[in-house]
Amino acid sequence: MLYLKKYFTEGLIQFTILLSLIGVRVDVDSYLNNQLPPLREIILGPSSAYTQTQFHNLRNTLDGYGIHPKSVDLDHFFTTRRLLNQVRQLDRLSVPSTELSTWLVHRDSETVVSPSSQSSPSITLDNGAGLEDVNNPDATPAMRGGSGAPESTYNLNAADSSLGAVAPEGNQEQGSRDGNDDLTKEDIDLIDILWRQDIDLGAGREVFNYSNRQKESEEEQKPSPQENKDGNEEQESWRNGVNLQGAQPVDGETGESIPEQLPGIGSQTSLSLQECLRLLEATFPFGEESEFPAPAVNREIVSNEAPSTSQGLPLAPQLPAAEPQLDLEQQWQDIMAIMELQAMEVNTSVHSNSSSVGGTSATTESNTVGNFELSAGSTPVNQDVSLHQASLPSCSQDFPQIFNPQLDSIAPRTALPRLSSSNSSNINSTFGTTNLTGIFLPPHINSSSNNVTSTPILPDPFSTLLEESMLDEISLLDLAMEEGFSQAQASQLEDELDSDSGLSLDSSHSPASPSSSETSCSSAASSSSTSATFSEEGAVGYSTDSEVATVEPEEGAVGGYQPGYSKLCRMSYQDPSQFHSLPHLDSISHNHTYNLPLSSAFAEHPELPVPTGKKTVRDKHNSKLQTHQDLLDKHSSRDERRARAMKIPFSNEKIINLPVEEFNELLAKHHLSEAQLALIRDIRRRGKNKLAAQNCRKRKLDTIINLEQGVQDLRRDKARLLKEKMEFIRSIRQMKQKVQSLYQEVFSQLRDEEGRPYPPSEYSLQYSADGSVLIMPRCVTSAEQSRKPEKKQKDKKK
DNA sequence: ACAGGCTGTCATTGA
DNA sequence: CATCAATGACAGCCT
Repeated sequence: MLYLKKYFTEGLIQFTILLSLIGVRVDVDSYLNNQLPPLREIILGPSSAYTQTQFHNLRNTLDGYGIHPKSVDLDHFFTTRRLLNQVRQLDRLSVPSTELSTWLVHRDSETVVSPSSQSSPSITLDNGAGLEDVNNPDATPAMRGGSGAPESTYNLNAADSSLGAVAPEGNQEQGSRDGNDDLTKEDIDLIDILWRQDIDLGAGREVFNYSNRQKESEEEQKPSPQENKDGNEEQESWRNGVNLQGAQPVDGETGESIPEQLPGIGSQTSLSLQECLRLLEATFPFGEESEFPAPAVNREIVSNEAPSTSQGLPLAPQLPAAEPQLDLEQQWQDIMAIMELQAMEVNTSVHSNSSSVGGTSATTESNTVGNFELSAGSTPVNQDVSLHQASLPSCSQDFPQIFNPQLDSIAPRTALPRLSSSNSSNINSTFGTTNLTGIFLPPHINSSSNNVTSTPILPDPFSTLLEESMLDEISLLDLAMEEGFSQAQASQLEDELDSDSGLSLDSSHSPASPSSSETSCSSAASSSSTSATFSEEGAVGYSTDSEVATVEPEEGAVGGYQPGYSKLCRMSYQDPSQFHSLPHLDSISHNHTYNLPLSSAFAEHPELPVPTGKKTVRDKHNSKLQTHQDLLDKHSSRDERRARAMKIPFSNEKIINLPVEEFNELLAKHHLSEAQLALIRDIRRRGKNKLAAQNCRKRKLDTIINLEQGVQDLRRDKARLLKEKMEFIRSIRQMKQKVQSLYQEVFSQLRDEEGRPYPPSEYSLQYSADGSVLIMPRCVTSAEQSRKPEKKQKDKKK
């Protein structure tokens, strides 16, 4: 249950974030404040640098056990732990749109408002402010706080100043940028190359310096704006990262003139951490929480609030902000490498991003996105979609097939509205207007309702796809949760399954086998071995009787059903509670004269202590025999006690597990009273029924487990099929584009009798059943389509 | 105090 | 008919 709860909680958080991304407003903070540590804790995780180390918790965990708080290895431990968590998170499904939106912010702010704010992750926090500062110079932190999350608490003078520093250049560069919306692929490539050369030559420091940039934006609007346009985010990111990794007064490196802008070293460092956090967050999916907490983290760091200790939340995204600078540098290099690749990818694959998307729908999309972001997270600035290319690699780890195709296919068109759309209807609306039909047919043609070839092909594939993918995302999330659970319990489940295979329902063949785990767990029985004569057919290993626990382990190889996961251990360990739970022991006359083999050891030691039932703490210095006698008495089942009371001359195990013939012989051998016989038969019946019940429950559990496995398999199949579907749809879309281009080519070459081209608004090409292509007037009715054009235009077949 | 899970037991059924 | 496994239902106990 603990595992379940843990993973369920984790899953809840994921699901909540997912919901918020979809558009459902979820007040995560208020929720988490009650049960979970603050979001900043989720983001930061326990870090030695910025949070109060929870040594007690660490020691309680397996990872941190044994590390002294003052140990020199503590940082190493944290680093190791963080890396380990990251590795563990690799197999956990993360919500890719999380870092998407964060990253998008910068991009769109670039396109819409200011390239600088977009570009620098360090200012993304501010960039919310930066945007507003640009658009609304009167914007104050309070206003910013009103815009979204708890930003009212965000009192970052440094960030504000840096913001202010950035915002103007954002204006300037925006102006320069507006004229360059139409970037060709070559331009972007050139920009990228130049940008990387700048970085390699170290020229970025001067180039990106505020004054220089100002001049640059003013003077040379040709190459540098372009450069800034596409590579600006990377540049700024890079600069911030450099600043970050160093956390030194390398303002020239950052180009943001931080020393003047930032009032204090502490703030500078914190800002660097902000930048790093944001960048890493945007690039790597540190768990699903990354979107919300980022501002909170930054705020927390900057405001120098004493970091509250996390309250036991298992989520430990382990943001790299607090890690050693070497790690930061390393990670930053990784980030830059990834971003370069992404930039290349943007330049090559998504050739229409910077031009069409950025230019066409900047304002409206930003509005939509802004609304969405308000609901989704605290950062009020999320915008461009082209950026999510940048985060694809990280996403691809988890959703390689499902999301990439979709995003790729969506991005060039109306990606942003879709991503930011908060409900399915919105999705439908966006897709309905721009779906494959729109791709396939030019707008004027598409407007015609009686076009046979265009509309009916794929009614609304993207909407359904998106919805399905959403659902699938949820299901995958669920699957991830389940997988996480199964991971945590894998060994136990395996053990259980093994025990299942090893479980022999034939009592005569599966002797008494306490499972080895039970035996190992049993701390009570150590020396006094029960009668070896009955061990081979001894009681069910599952029995709580202490004598069972003392059976030789080698016989327990074929362990019986293990109830629960740690039930046996519990039952073995919690002797005192067992004592309490058996108050009726007092009434049992402990006559050890009977020949019960299991109690033969006691018969030799008549000095039996009267069971008090109050013994909560067993004195380990007492004689083992006495202890075991107590245990045997107190762990005996009712039937065993009854048997002892009735002086049954053989063990209950024998009674229960002997075959019928031997059992009858055994009864015949002894002269037993009717009461004794009745008791023996009851014992046998109950014992067998007990085994049967255990087996029955075991089967039930196995059935459930198998069903769960089947569900998981089906989900995987579904994910695979969805991936294939995406690929098919993508190929279909490409084919349709080809067809459309051919259509237009053919149509443009058509001439009427007088050599004039057919106006596309009045004519359209139709495919006849025999493969011929007809040109038909659009206004004709369908009936006319069938006759008139055929006669008239059949010669136009080409 | 309450809920939920686990376990043992009984009754029943079908082989 | 006796035996036994399987299973639903219930109660008691524990966490």
